[in-house]
Amino acid sequence: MRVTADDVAARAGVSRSAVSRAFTAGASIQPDKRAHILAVADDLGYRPNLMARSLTGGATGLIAVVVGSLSSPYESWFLDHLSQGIRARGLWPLLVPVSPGQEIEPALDHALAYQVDGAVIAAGSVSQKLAERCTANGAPIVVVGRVLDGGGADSVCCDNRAGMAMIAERLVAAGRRRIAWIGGRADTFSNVERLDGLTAALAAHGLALSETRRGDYSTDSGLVQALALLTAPERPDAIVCGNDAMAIGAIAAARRLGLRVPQDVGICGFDDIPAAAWEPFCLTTVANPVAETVSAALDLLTRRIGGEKGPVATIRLPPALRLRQSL
Amino acid sequence: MRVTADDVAARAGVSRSAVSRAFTAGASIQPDKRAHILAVADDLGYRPNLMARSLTGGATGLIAVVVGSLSSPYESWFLDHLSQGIRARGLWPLLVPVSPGQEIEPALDHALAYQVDGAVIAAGSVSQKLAERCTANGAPIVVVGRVLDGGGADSVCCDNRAGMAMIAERLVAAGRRRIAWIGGRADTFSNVERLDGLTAALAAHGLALSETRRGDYSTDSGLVQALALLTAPERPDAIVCGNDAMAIGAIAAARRLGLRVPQDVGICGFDDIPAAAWEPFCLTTVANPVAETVSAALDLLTRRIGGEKGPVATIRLPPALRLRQSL
DNA sequence: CGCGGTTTTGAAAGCGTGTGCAATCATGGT
DNA sequence: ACCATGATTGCACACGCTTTCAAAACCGCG
Repeated sequence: MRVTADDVAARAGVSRSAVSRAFTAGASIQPDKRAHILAVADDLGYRPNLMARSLTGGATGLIAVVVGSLSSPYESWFLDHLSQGIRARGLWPLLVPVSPGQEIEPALDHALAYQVDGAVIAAGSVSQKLAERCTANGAPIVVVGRVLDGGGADSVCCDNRAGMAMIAERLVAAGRRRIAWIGGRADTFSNVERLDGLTAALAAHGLALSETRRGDYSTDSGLVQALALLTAPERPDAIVCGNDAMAIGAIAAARRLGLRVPQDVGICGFDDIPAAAWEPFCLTTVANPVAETVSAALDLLTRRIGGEKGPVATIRLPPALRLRQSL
Repeated sequence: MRVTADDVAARAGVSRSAVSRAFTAGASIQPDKRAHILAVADDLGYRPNLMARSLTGGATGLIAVVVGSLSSPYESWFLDHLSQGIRARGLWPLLVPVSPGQEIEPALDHALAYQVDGAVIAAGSVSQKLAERCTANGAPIVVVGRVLDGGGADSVCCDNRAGMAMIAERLVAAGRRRIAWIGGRADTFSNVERLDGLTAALAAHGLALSETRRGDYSTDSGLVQALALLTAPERPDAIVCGNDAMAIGAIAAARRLGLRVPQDVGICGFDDIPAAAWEPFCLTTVANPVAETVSAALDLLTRRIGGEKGPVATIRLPPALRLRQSL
C-alpha cells in the first residue's frame, strides 16, 4: 500500500541503494540516473520515510518544545518566534504542552522516546537530574526564561533585575512614592527575580514596596488584584506588575474605578507583548528580547547537538525600557 | 551508548521479545517477569524507541498541526485547545507553522514523511488533490475553519452566516443605519462567508453595507481601516469586523477620535477571543465554539485513523451572540 | 590492448522494535 | 503416570532506510 524505496527501485530498474543515494545529497551516483530515479519517485509519490531514516542516521530533526498555556499572550508570542526559528534551521517542533499544574517530566520522557534531537524548555520546572537524563539520552536541552540552579543545562534568559532597575528609575523620576507590586506564582523563577530586582533597585533610592500581592500572570488576576489595591484606604500611586497581561488587567481595574492612568496611578508591566502597545493601554513596560532569546537558545542548542562539549552556558539578554503612557 | 531493548534483555536474563512484551499492554507474559523487566529497564533508563516501534506498528502517534501566525490571538487560543485535545487522546502534536504567504504543501509533505497518523489543518489553502494525497499516504486530514469545495476532506467549521445573521439582528434592533464592514484577506474562506452572510442578513431587513474595507485580521489593520472609515465625511454608525482582533483595533480608532462606543459608533467582531471580554473593550461579538470545534475535529480524525470509510463529513457548529457593550 | 586509478553500483549488514510461529512449560483431569 | 490444554517463551523475520564493502564499470594513457 505505502510506496517504499523498493517499489521505486523496481520501477526504475535499479537497486534500492541507488534510490537511497538519489535522495541523499552529495552521494555517489550518476547525475542522469539520479534524475531518472527522482522522476520515477515523484511519479509514484514516493518520499523517504523519515522514521526509518532516523533509525540509522541517528538524527530525527525533531526538537521538543515544552511550553505552558498557549492562550497566554506571552507564551504564544514566544512560541511563534520559536517555531519559526526552529523551522528556519531545518528542524521541526514537536509540541509538548504542559498545563500550569502538570509535571513536566513524564511529558518530556515521552518526547525523548521519539528520539528528539534536542529540547527547548520554556515552561515547568526542570531539575538538574532531568537535564542530565536528557543529555545522556542524546537530547541536549536549553532552558529559556530561567536559569537552573545546579547549572545542569544551558539557559538563556532576560536580565530581569536590570529590567526592574529601569522601571525603578522611572518610578523615582515620576515621583511615585507608594509603589505596589502584583506578582505571579511565588515559586516562578521570573517572579522571584523580578520582585527581588525591583525591591533592590527601589532600596537603592531609599524606597520600599508599599504592598505586594500575587496573581497568576493572567489578565483577570491582574484585574482582581489591582481592584483590591486601588480600593484600599491607602491607595498606591503606582502598580508594578510581574508581566504585561496582569498590567493590562490593572489598567482595566483603574478605569473601572474612574481613576486616570498615569495621573492617579501609574501602571507598568514586563515583556512588551504585542497587546501592550494597543491604544487603550499604551503600557509602559520592559521589552523582553524574544527574538534574540530564541536565536541565542537555538544557536546554543544546535551547537550542543553538533557535539560541542564544554561548560554550561548562561546567556543573559538585556531588556529595554518602553516608555509609553501608563507610567 | 543509547540503551536498547537488548541491553535490558541481557541485564534481566531474558530474551528481547520478553522486553518488548513487558512494554506492550496485554501481551502474554508472566506478571512477575514483567515487573522484573520493568524494574531493570527503569534502572537502566530504558524507554522503547518510538521511531523503531512505529516502523513495525504502523502508527506513530503524531498528528500534524498546520497553523498560521501564532501571535494572532485567535490562532493561539485555538492551538491551546487543540494541543490539549490531542494530548488528551494520547497523541502528540507535530507543529507545522506556515506564514501567511507560504505554501502549505511542501510543509505538509515533510510532515507526511514523518509518517504522521493524521493532520489537522487550520491555516493555508488545501486543494482537493492535496487532501487526497494525504489520505492515500495513510494520513487522514481534517480541515478546520473552512469547508473544502470539492469535499475532499472532513471539515468542521463555525456557521459563519448564522453568526452574521445574529449580528445583523442586533444592528437592526439597535437602529443602526450606516453599517460598514472591515474584512480580512479577500480570498479567505471565513472572510467570504462572513461578508456574504452579513450582506444577506442585512438585505433581509432592507439594508445594505454602506462601505467595505479590507484589513489583514490584525489589530493594527483594524485600527487603520477604522480610522479611514471614521474620518470620512459620512461616518458610519456601526462597524462590523471580520474578527475580534480588528474590532479591537477599531475600538482603539474610535477612542483616538474621541468617539463614544457604542453611542457614536457601534463596533462588533467575530470569534470571542479572550481579549474581547477585557474591560476596556467589552466587545459585542459572536462566539466561535472553539472547544466544540476541536473535539469534533479530533473525533472525526481519530475515527478516520481507525479506518472508518464513508463519505466526507462537514460539521457546522452554531455560534452564539455575546452581547457586551460595544454594540 | 592492458593497466592503474577513479567513480558507480548492488548485495548485505545493520538500526531498534513488534509479532507469527513453533517449541516449551505448567496445569489439571483421568 | 499420562495426555490434552493453554499460557509463556525465544527465534527469526519484517519494517524502510542508510551505509560499508567489494565487485564492476569506466577513464585516460602507455
